[in-house]
Amino acid sequence: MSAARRKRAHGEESRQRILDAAASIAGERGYEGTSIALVSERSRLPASSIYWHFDDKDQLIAAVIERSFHRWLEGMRAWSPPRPGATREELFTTGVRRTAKALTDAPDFLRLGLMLALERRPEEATARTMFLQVREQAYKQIVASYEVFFEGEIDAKGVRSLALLAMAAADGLFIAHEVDEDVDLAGSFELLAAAILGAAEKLRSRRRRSRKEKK
Amino acid sequence: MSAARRKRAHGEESRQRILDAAASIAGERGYEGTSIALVSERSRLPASSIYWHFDDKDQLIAAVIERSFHRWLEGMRAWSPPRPGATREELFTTGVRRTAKALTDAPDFLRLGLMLALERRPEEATARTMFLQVREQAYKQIVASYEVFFEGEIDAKGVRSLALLAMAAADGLFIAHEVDEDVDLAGSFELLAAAILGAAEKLRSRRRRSRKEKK
DNA sequence: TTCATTCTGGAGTGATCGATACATTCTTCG
DNA sequence: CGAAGAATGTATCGATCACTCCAGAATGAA
Repeated sequence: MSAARRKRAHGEESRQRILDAAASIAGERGYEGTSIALVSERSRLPASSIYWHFDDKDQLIAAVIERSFHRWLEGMRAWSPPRPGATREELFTTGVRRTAKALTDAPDFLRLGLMLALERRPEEATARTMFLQVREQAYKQIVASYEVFFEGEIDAKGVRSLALLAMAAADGLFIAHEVDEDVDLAGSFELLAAAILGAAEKLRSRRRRSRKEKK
Repeated sequence: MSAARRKRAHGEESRQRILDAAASIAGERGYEGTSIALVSERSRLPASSIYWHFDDKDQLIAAVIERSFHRWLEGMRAWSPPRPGATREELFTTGVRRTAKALTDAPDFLRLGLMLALERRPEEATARTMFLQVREQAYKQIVASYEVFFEGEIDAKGVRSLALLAMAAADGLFIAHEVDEDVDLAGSFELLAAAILGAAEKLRSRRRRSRKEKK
């Protein structure tokens, strides 16, 4: 009874159809612009089906965010192992490049998420909170990889600053690409890698200085 | 008749009240979330007055963007002259710092603008177009100042890449600050300045290399 | 077949949306 | 004053909003 409960009717398929429709519409028009009538039309399912699968509009959008993020994470994890003879800089650049690809492969996720993040409606939407949590996870992941990469050279606070700057720049480059498709995203991320390493160099030298002063 | 046409009734004052209300609401809730009824309530003017001053909702938001941008530009132009003994890096950092201040002084402008920029509704809203034009202006201004700063060291294409990266990173840091007020915006922009200079260094060395190759 | 459960179809709720019509008040100028 | 235009107040339009009700089709278990 519970084991064979999987493929009952069109349940799961319909749910996905609704999420697909909601994701594409929300990516185009934002939270308020995503009307149930539109989602119903594009998914070719009546409004009652939408409300059978989801409690309300808020939770529908939250579900969209959650699914998009998991897909994005999968894309991130499917990374090729680093080349054996790679230099430090190449290793770093590869990481940045992977992030760039993951972003462009799932643009709806970040586009909708950033739109939600920028909104400041009094009644904090669940969808927004969901995105912020998910974003926090991504941030921690960057911090963790930076901690390994700059181990013993930059302190924890500096690493967090670098990670924040990297994530912010990635967001901004993504937006620039969304606004103008002619923007060379790959090249920009390449330059971003150099920029981050440049900032890291400054943090390194600052640390060296402060150590000398301690002596 | 035309000279004394200034303070006719409450005309101009009402127009500004409407723009104030629309700006704050649109900054909170985005384009679709900005309802005439809300603007009417917060400006304490009836809907008919709003439609007397503006053709429709689209043009109202466009007017909000335009006014915000002009205020932002004023804040940017009011810069103190550079210190006499400033080094190259200090000069550059001062410029970046000024940009940061201008952003935090007029947050509604960029917040609403980025929300509009991320939207992709089929019927391209006038307000969005207005922001993109205004943003193009800002971009050209950055390019112009970078051209002076990196004169003879980095070619035109490299300068444009740098400017794009700088603007994108500024957008991203702004968003990070909007999402989490604890983010140290000033410090982040300081680090951004170092990052940009680091990226510039890479572009410089690349140019040197290609020049050698030409020989 | 019978029964329970899952899911859909379609009509319909009151509230709110952007926008308008039009009378009325306010301000300035002759 | 009185005419003309600027601006507001009231009241309302049809469309669309998020959401609900409920009958019944589809499906799996017994």
